[in-house]
Amino acid sequence: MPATSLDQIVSLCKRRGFIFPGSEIYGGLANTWDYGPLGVELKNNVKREWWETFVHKRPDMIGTDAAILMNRRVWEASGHVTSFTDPLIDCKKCKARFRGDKLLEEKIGVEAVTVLTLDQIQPMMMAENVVCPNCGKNDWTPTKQFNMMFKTHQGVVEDAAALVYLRPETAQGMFVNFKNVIDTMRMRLPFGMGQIGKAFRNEITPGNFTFRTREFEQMEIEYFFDPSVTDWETLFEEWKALEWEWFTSLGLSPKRLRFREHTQEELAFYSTRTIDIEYLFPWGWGELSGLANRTDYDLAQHEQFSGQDLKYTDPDDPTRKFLPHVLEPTFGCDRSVLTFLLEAYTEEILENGETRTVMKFHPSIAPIDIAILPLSKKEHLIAKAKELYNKIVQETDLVVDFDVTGSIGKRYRRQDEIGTPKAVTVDFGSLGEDSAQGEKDTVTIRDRDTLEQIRVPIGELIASLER
RNA sequence: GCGGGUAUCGUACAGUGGUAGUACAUCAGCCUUCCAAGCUGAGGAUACGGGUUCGAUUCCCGUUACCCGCUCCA
Repeated sequence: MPATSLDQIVSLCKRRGFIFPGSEIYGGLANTWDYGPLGVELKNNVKREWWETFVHKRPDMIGTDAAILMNRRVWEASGHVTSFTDPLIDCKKCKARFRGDKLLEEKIGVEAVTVLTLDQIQPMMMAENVVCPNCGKNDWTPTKQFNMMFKTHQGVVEDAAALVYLRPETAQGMFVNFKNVIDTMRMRLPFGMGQIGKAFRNEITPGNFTFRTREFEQMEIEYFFDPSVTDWETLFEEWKALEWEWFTSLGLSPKRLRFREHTQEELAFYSTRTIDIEYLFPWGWGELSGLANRTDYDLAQHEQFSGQDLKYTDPDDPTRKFLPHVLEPTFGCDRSVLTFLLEAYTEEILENGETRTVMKFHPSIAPIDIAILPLSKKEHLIAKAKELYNKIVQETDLVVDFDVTGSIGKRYRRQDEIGTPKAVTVDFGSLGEDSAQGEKDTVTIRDRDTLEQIRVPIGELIASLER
């Protein structure tokens, strides 16, 4: 049974060093969260698994890592500068907030609203007697422009010319490098570009821990294909299945996953079909990943705005030049980490009636791979365990913890709570001092989930510790 | 951004207009031969700023953060 309330996870994350509130000693900063020592291991593991699955293990995929700051015209081409901007207006009477343009559209029509500037919307609403849908009054504040993109200035002088945006999505970094990639990497369609990176959006309502934050990390793919050769609907089904499989292979239960098809009305202007994978969070279903058919919209826009030829030349027919279409599978990185935390959280009642909290992470994403525990605080036991610790650290790339504090039982529970899959105990048998515990140079491996203990020779230990 | 609520060690809770307690957790020592044992000790909190007051953690104001609801959502 996974965590049933967010508080359980937030509390454990802070208590055990997974995730801390951002800038905490200054009273915090709204909706920012810092990954702590264990959190960063977990998140890096998630990113590594994603990269391996979708980039390294696929000959048709390559990676990129574009800059967060991009030429302002990128966002004009992508449509973010206009479509990310909403004129918001408040009812003075009941304080409800609406999109002024939407309310006015109902009265005077879409065309008439489109030509209005921001300053003209509020006077027009007063003149046309547009009433508040909430309280029925016609008493509006001036409109305020709201843009989801973070603005900053490049260079030392803060003037309009130096305005740059923090990217609101990583996707455009791949589109603008499309030409570079086909020129340098001998890629033939269909092929994809993958990227993991931060994006920034001034969300009106962030919240639910790391689920919606204004700074977040995405793991995105742009998969290019020739629409006259590849049937996009077949490809769409393939990627749908791949996304689902990735989440379930790392431990998410299919019971808490579902697809959600976007309706015609909610489709973004660039997309002909979009489907999300949603996870059943403690507060309800929430988006975890998406898959959109972006057609050739982005490449066409960038071709037009940049004036550059972004066409792909058919290697079998060099006279045929065209803009590839693209499917976009996109994964929320912080959201994925959050689901893995929620899913891993388990409370078990033991035979003695006590409750054990265990983070049942999939072994490939657990922050600590293995704990080395001397049975008790005897110097020669500690020395032997240290020796083993050094050996494992040097000969493998595993993340190893070493703990001598408190009783052995307490240390097992501590490792359970941070989700370490295996604990290795060095005892007097290992030293050859107690044959009842085992032969010399053997150790006990204790399993986090089954609580089973097996005895293995130290020589064979490393081979048995594969992730 | 609006409305309402909340803010005490790491966590969960007490409490008070006059020395801020408890449990668990953490650290040190003793003890301990496999699942949160025990003993001794230590560190650690009234979110921030201002006001009222002889004195404010407590009352008042502001700020910040969090929670619930609304608005919004590539």
